[in-house]
This record gives sequence, structure tokens and C-alpha cells, in this order.
Amino acid sequence: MGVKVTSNSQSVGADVNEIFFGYYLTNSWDDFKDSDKVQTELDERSNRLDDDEVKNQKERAKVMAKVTLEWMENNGYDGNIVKKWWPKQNSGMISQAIGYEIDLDKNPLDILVQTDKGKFLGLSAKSTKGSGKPPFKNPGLGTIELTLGLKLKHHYDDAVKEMLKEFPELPKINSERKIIFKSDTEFYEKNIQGSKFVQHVFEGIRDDMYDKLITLSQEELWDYVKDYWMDAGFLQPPYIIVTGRGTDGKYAADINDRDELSGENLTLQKIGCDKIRIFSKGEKLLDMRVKFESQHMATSIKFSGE
DNA sequence: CCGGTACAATAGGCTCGTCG
DNA sequence: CGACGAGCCTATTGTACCGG
Repeated sequence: MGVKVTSNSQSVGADVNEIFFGYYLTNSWDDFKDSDKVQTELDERSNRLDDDEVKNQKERAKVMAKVTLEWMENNGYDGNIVKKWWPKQNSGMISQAIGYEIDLDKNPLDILVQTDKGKFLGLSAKSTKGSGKPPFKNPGLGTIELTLGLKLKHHYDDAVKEMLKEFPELPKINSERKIIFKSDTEFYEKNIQGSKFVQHVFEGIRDDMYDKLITLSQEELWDYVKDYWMDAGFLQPPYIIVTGRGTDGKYAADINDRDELSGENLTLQKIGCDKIRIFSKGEKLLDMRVKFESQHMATSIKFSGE
């Protein structure tokens, strides 16, 4: 339920810019959601800044609105803007508007607009916040086995056998071992965590996955990553970054039309003993990490996308 | 050049629902 | 009940930048 409190003057200026930016998209307050409140917030913030700063933010906003409208016209968002939102990190407002949950920590939009054709577009005003990173899943071992058609569990079973050979006093049941590992931290850290058993499990599973993944075609690999490692509907609604700059009568703005997250030129690399890193066009896309749910050698194996 | 610090990345862990 | 799966959270580590 994130309503982030802003306090420093930098974000005050940014807020003023964002609101003016929204305003100039249609030269109107009427189509703002909670318009009165937005205007009140603008006044309150403007009063905390000196006049020059307000003027600069306002003038930049004008140029930003202009280039944004041009961009929209040329990039499939033609038509008129009929509704605008200034969520100020209030995810609820956006979720309500678009009809599905979104996380504004991931999608850095500052202003959301809807066209008369029903399309939503997020606008990030000279984005300082939000990573734009899509959310990842944390699949379990069974899911990975199923989706890749691999048998991986034996790596764990073998390692457990080895471990029990070395420490016959340990219980055979996972949950009982977990209790012991948790209470006897010293033993756990010395003999289990980071041990050859864990290493064996991680490496065995990771290497099998790697061997399988490199046999896939680019398309298959991308489908796999998209379908099983990224949350459905990632980075929706789409957004663009609009940067305004300049002072003293000279203002400019440009659009950073973020690359659509795409799986082009996918390459794979093993990292450490537990990870496969996937690059898209040479840039890190995600890490698939093998890990234990909690206590090593006593809880279930899962993965995490990062 | 240095330590400090604020933030990002990472590793590790909890909870809770489901299933056999 | 025991195991598993998946989302979420937190503690720790790494890093990039900043003022002195």
C-alpha cells in the first residue's frame, strides 16, 4: 500500500514538474483524477519552492508535454487523452484505473494517461525512481523439472545420503533436521551450510539446467524465460521516460522509448555454483538461482529469478 | 585519497496454502 | 503429517558517490 512520503526539495520540484506535465498534456485540469487534490498538492509544493524553480519546472513540463504528444501520435497512441492520473506512488489508484494490480516500485510511471481509444500509457517524468525491472517468479524444483523435462531431485537425494553417511545421527526427515540445524547453529554453519553436499546439489541441478537450456533455440529460450520466470503481464502498462531540461527561457525535452523488454541475442553464463545468468543483447536479463527454501539440506529446493 | 553513507544487489529465511 | 511451492520479507554485502 505504498504512498511514499516525499520531503526533500528535489522531489518537491519533481512533483511540480510532474503535475504541470500532466496538465499541459491536455491544457486542462478537468480530466485529472482527483483534480482538486492534485491542484492543491501543486500549490502546496509550489509555495515551498522559489519562483524561478517553479517557472523552470513549468516550462520544462510544457516542452515535455509537446514531445510526448508527438511521440504518442507516432507510436500507436494516437487520439485524444481523455483521462489522467497522478498517482504519486499510490499503486491503488493505478490498479483501479487499469483493472489489474501493478507495483509502482517496478513500473516507474509518474503520470498515467488513457486515450479515447482506451489505451493506457505510463509517463515517467525524468525518472528518478523505480527500476523498471520486471517482477520475477520463484519457481520450485518440481516446476523446473516439469517445464524443462528434467530429473533433478536425485541430486538432492544423493547429497542427503552422503550427508547421512557422514553424520548418521541426523534424522532422516527434512523437517526434523531443520529443527536441529536451526538450534545448533554452530554445527550447521560448520558442516552443512556451504558444505560439499550443498555444493553438489546446487551444481548438479544448475549444470543440468544449463545443459538443457543451451540446446533450446532463441525462440524457445525466450518463451521459456517469459512464461516461467517472469510474472505475466510484466511492465504493464507500458511506459516511456520523458526528460525535460533547461533553465532561463531555453527548454528542451526528449523521450526515452525504453526498449521493449525482449529476448534478443540471448546468451547464457554460469555464475558461481548456483546461478545461470541470461543476457539479452549483452545486458543482464535475469539470474536463475538455485536455493533452499531455508535451512540447507533440510528444506525444499526452489529457484529465484533476480 | 580517504572514510562515511546511502542505496542497490544478494543471500538467506518466513509464512502460508496445497497436496498426497 | 510431511513435503513442496511460491510470494514476500529481511539481513548482509557490495558499490558508487561525496565531502573533507
